[in-house]
Order: sequence, then structure tokens, then C-alpha cells
Amino acid sequence: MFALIDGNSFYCSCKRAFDPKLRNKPVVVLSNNDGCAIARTHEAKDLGIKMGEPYHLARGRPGLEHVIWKSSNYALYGDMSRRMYEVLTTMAPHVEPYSIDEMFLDFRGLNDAPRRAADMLAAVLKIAKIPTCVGIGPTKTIAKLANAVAKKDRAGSGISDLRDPDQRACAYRELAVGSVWGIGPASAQKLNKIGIQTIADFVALPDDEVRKMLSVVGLRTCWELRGISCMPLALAPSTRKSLAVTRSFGKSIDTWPEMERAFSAYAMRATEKLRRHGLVAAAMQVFLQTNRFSKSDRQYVNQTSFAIEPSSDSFTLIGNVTRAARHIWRDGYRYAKAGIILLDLSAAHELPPNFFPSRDPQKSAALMRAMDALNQRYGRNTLRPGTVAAHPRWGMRRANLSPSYTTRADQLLQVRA
DNA sequence: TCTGGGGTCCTAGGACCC
DNA sequence: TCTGGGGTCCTAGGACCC
Repeated sequence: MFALIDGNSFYCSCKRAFDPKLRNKPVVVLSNNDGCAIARTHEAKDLGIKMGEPYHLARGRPGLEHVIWKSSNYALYGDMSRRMYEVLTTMAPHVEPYSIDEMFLDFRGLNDAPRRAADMLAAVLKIAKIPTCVGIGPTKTIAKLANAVAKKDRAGSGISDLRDPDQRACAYRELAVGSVWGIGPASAQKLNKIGIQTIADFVALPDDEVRKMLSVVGLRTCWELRGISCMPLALAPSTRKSLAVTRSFGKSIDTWPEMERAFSAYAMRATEKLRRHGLVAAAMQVFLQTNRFSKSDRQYVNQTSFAIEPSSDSFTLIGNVTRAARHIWRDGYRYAKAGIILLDLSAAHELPPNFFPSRDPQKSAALMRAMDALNQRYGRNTLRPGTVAAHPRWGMRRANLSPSYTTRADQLLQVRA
């Protein structure tokens, strides 16, 4: 048995925790560069402000004069999330953080689950100052669904229990299949097309049909909805597989020196993140793109992915990043977004000591010369211009983790030795 | 003028090998 | 009418989540 506890309008609630004047008012928290709405209190939702809505379009709309727009502060949210976690670990045997504002709880063997949930909800509100909702169910997917049910009932206790099969069946007849965790817009549309509208319709489908339409992922979701648990509680956090630093520019960039500065900054941020997590990267993806929303701008997107020496040395990384970016840079475009993604991560302690970062500029320069030589020698294999690039509509996609990156990294090391 | 920034997993099909 | 068959690796693409 699982419970899912989830902060209500989490980022907004974090702001409210420190600013009581924001209570009972429509508050919206904006993304980076104040680009679009990423969290809304229910007062703001009632005014018709949508998730992801661009700020510059919503701002002037009639009826929104009293909305309080706030820039985001991710350090604060991370801190509030930790507080929430700490409160919960004192009250449940296992807590699995799922996202910044959601945690799965182990509720096995509890005979007073709703009361325990109420205690936790109260404790999180009192100590961490975050209002939450709790969903309870025999599987993670059902707990998640119950949480959504609790959220919808604003006058309710904030707790919803879907353990009882009859109650569940009743709820399934009311709820759209697209409201299930794991059934996104594309899957929902596919299902609608063959007449599946509600969750009740979905769980009645034969396995092979589900599998054919939605792959094993959809089948797992279907089983979970039938009450068969397929997703255990993760007792230890899994190791991270990639790490990204990407930004949209406040103002388009159309000269290489500006872009080079941007990429240098990204590379620095990336090394900070690596160090903080005690990781090194053996491969990297670098991308840039024009403003995909612009009707008048000529569009260009490109990416390159390649192996790097598994080192978190800032100089080396900056050298690699800017060199790769120069590869895909084309004059004559107005760039709106760029970024780097580090792949093939491993714990730093697993590597021999001489891989470790060095702040010695001479050593770094030597490494960069070595990289240059390798790029010349292995050209296509080591530093490959992206073959696909990106869908102009969706922007850049992340490269898959590929063993070949590691192979190329080995090549690099052999040549150095 | 201004449209986020992170993450994960699955699969079809081609290249290549024996 | 038939054109070998089975296996692995990798890429590109699709989909989902917060």
C-alpha cells in the first residue's frame, strides 16, 4: 500500500510560507526570465491562467489586474522540499522523493492509513508551512490518482483513499483516461480514437491490445490501475544518468563571441553541478537553436554529441563545449536558446586519480591540445556534427545514452597514454 | 521586445557480424 | 514461388513526467 503526498501549488506555497500577505490571493510563479507560468494558486487558476502560459501574453489580459506575479527561486524550493522530506521521514518507514514537491510513502501494514495521512498532512503544514494533499492506494498509480481526486475537492480534508475496489470502480467510471499518471496526450488521443474514454474503459481492455498500442509502459500502467503493483518503492535514490544546463536567451544572440561566452558560462555551471554531485561525465551533447516561435526568423537547430575525457575540470570542459558549439554554429541566424547536456555519468571515486580535475592552466592547455589532435585524427568519430538535429517545432531532443560514447572515450585515453 | 528547465524509458529498423 | 537466419549494437524518434 502506498500514499502520495504532494504540495499544493508548491512554488506558490513556498512564497506564501515567507509572505503571509500572499494568502488567499491569486499568485503565479514564473519560469526563468519570467517566461511563463509554472505554478498557480487555485485563485489564479480560477482566473483562467493556464500552466505554461506565456507571461507577456497573460499579463495585460482584463481581469488579471490583481494577480501577483513572482519570479522563481529554485534554491528556496529545494530547501522547502528538504524540510517536507525531513518531517515525513520521522513519520513513515520509507519515503521516496519523486519530484521536488511529491513523495511516495510506504503505507504497508497500516490499519489506520487515513488517520496517519491526516497526521502527516498536519505536521507538514505546521513545521514546513506547506499545504499538501495525500492519496492512498494499493499501487503507486492509484495513489497518484487518489491524490488528484483529493486536490480537486477543495472543501475536502485533502485526503483521498482509493483502496476499496468498489469505490475505485466508481471513480474509474467518472475519470477520463488522460488523467492517469503515465497516460499523456498522445496515448489519450489514441485510446479515444478506439472509443476508450474513461479509466473504466481502459482497465477493461485486453492486455495484448494495451501492449500493442502503448507498449509495456502502458501495460504496466493498466495493471497498476487494476490493483497489481508493478512499481515498487525505490528505497535508495538511483544514480543520475544525465545532467543539463540549458537557457533561453533574454535577447537573441547573433554573434559568435556572445555565444561563446554563453557556452562558457554553461560549462562552468555544469562543472559546478558535477562537483556537487560527485560525478564525472564521459560524453556530452551541445546544442543551439533559433527562436522556434518566431514566424519571421529563419529557423536553424543543430546539435553534436561526443565523448570527452571523464574529467570535471572546468577548463577542459569549456574548451570542449565551445569547440563543439563552433562546429554547429552558423552565421546569419538569431539564436534564442542553447545548452549542454552531460551524459554517461559515473561517480568520481571510480576513476583513477590522474583523471581528476586540475586547475593547473598548463595541464589544461595540454589537454586541450590533445583534444584538438584527437579531433583531427578521429574527426568524424570523436566530434560528430549532429545527424538529426531537432524537430523545429519541439526543439532539441536529448541524445540517448550510448555505449559508443564510452568507447570513444577509451580511444581518447589510449592515445593520450 | 518578451514563449522554462530539467529529467526518464521504450522501440523500430538499419548496419554489421558470423 | 523461392532468394539464409540469427544475433548485437546503435541511432533516431516517440512518449511520458515534474
